[in-house]
Amino acid sequence: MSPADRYYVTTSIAYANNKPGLHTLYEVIGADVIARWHRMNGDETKFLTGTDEHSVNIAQKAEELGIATRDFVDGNVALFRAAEDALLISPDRFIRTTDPDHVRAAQEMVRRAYANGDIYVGKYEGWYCPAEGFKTRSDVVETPQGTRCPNHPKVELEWISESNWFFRLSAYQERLERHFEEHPDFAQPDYRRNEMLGFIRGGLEDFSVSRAGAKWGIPFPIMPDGSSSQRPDGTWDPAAGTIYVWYDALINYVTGAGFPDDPAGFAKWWPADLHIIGKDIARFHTIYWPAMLWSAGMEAPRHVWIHGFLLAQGERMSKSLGNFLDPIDVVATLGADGARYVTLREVAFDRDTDVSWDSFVRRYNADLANDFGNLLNRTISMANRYLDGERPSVGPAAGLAAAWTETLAAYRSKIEACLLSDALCSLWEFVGAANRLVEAEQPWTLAKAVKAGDAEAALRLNNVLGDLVEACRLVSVAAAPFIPNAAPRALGQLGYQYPYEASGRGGPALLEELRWGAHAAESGRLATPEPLFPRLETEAAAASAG
RNA sequence: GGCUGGGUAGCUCAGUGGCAGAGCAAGCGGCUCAUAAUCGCUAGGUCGUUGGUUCAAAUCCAACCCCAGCUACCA
Repeated sequence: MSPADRYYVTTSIAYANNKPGLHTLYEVIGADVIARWHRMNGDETKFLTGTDEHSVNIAQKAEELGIATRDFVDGNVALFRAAEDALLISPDRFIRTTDPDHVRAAQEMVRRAYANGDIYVGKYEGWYCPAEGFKTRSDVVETPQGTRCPNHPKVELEWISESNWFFRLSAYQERLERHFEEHPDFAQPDYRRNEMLGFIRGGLEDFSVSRAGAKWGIPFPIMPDGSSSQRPDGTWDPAAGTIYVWYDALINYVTGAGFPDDPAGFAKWWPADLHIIGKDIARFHTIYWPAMLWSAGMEAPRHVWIHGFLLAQGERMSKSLGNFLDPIDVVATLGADGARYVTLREVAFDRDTDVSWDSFVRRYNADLANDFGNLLNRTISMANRYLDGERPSVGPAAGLAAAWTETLAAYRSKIEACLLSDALCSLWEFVGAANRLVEAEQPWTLAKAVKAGDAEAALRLNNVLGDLVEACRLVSVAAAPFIPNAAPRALGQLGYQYPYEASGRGGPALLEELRWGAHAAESGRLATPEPLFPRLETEAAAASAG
C-alpha cells in the first residue's frame, strides 16, 4: 500500500439502550488501533463508529422511564462517548442513526432499491409477544399450551400479519456466491466465511425492510403505490411506516463516507476497506449488505472482519446477564493504555475468549509492568547512571537489529491480517530479547571495567545501551496504536520527540520511523525514568474491581 | 437433527506421521541496572475415550463422549 492511499475502517454501531460494556467497545478499541496504524503509515484515514438509535424497544424503554426518546438516546450516547474518550478512541466521525444526513442516506438507499425493482410490498408474518415484541422462529418454544415466548411463558403469542416492504435478497444469490468465491478474503476469518457461504448456498429469502407500526424510526419514503410519502409541508405520512433495522443501521457506513450529500467525498471513501463486526451480525454484513449496495449501484466493502465475544466463565458477557466489565473501571485500574493493551492482547480477535479481572491484571503486570515498563526503566536508569544521561548512539548491532527486522515483519503482517493479539505477541518476543541482552552483556560489569580504565569496555557499554535505547524506541513507536498515551511519554524519557499528533496523524511514515537506527545520527539526553506502567498488586486490583 | 470447528501442562493456547511445546502461574538458583524487577533451571500432560492403520500416531481411519459455531429477519 502506498503512503497516499486512503483507508476507511468502521465498527458496527452500538445499540444505544444502555451504557457500554467492555465487550461492546472491544471491537471499537481494535478498530481504533487499526485506524491509528494506518494514520501513522501516512494513509489518509477515516475511522467511523457510532450508535444505532432507532427501534421499538428503545422508544418503549424511554416511555417506561417517562422521558422523551430523543433525551433517552442522547443520555446513552453521552455515556458511550465518555467511555470511548476514556479509552482514547479517536473516531473521525461518531455517527448516530438519528443524524439528519443519515436519515437522508437511508431514505435514498430505499429509493434506489425501489428504482432498481428490488423492493416490493409483501406480507410480514410472525409471532408477536405482547409483552416483548416480534419473536423470531428460533425465539419461540412449543409448550402444551401452544407456542410461547420463553421469557413470558404465560402470555399467549399472537400471529401477526402486516403489510411491509421486502428486499429481493433472493435475486442476489448467484452474485453473492460468486463474490465470495472471487474474493476469498471478503469475509474473514475463514471459518466465518465458510459459514456465510454455506448459508448463501442454502438459498436466500427476501427480508422485510419496513415496519408498519413503529414510530421511532426513519420515515419510509415511499407509499405502497410507489409515490413519495413526503407531504407538501415536508413531513412524512405515518401511513408509510418506518424503515426497518437493516436499511437503517447498515446504511451508516455509506453515510459516513459522504452519501448522499457529498458525492465527491463518497467517490473517494467508498468502498470501505474494513468493517469490523461481531459474529452475531455476520450475515447482515456479509450477505444482506453487499446485496443492498449492489442494488443501489455501489460496491461491496472490501473486507469484513468478524470477531468473537468476550466470555466470563464461559458465558457471553452481556448487560442483561450483568457479567460484564465496565470500561470506566478497567481504565481506572489499568489506565487507558493498559486497558487497550490488555483487552486486545488477552482476547483473540478471531474467536471467543474467556476474560477476567485476574487475567487482565496478570497480563498487565507480566507484559506492561515487568517486561516492557521495566525494560524502559532499567535502560534509562543505566544510561543515566553509566553515561551521565547522554543518549548512547546506536552502535554496531549486538544482535537486536536482526531480531528487530523479523519482529517488525511479523508484527506488521499480523496487524494487517487483523490478528491483533498475535501482533502484540510478536512484538513482545522482541521485548524479551532485549531483556535477555541486558543479562548477557551485564552493563554494570562493563561500567566497573570502564571505571578501571578499560577503553574497550567503554565502547561496548555504549553500544549495548545504544541498542537497548533503540529497542525501547522501536517498541514504543510500533506499539503506539495500542498505547497512544504511553508511547509519547516513553519517547520523551528516551530523549526523543514524538513525531505524531494525538490521533496518529502528521508524522513521518511509520515504517521509516520503525527502521533500526532511523534516528542514529541525532544526539539527545535521557530524562529521569518514571514507571509508565506501575505494577498492580493483585489484591488491590481485585478490590477495586469490586 | 444436519453441517463445521474443537477437546494437548494449573490457565491460555501452538503443534497435522518421527524423542510431547510456548507464554503465564508455581518451585529453586543466579544477578543487582530496574517497577519484589530481570535472567537461568526445575516441576507439571495415558495429547477426550475405545479400537484400527503404520517401523512409528497428539497427528491418519472408525466409533463413541463432551464443548462451541452456523442452521434467516433481535439493535
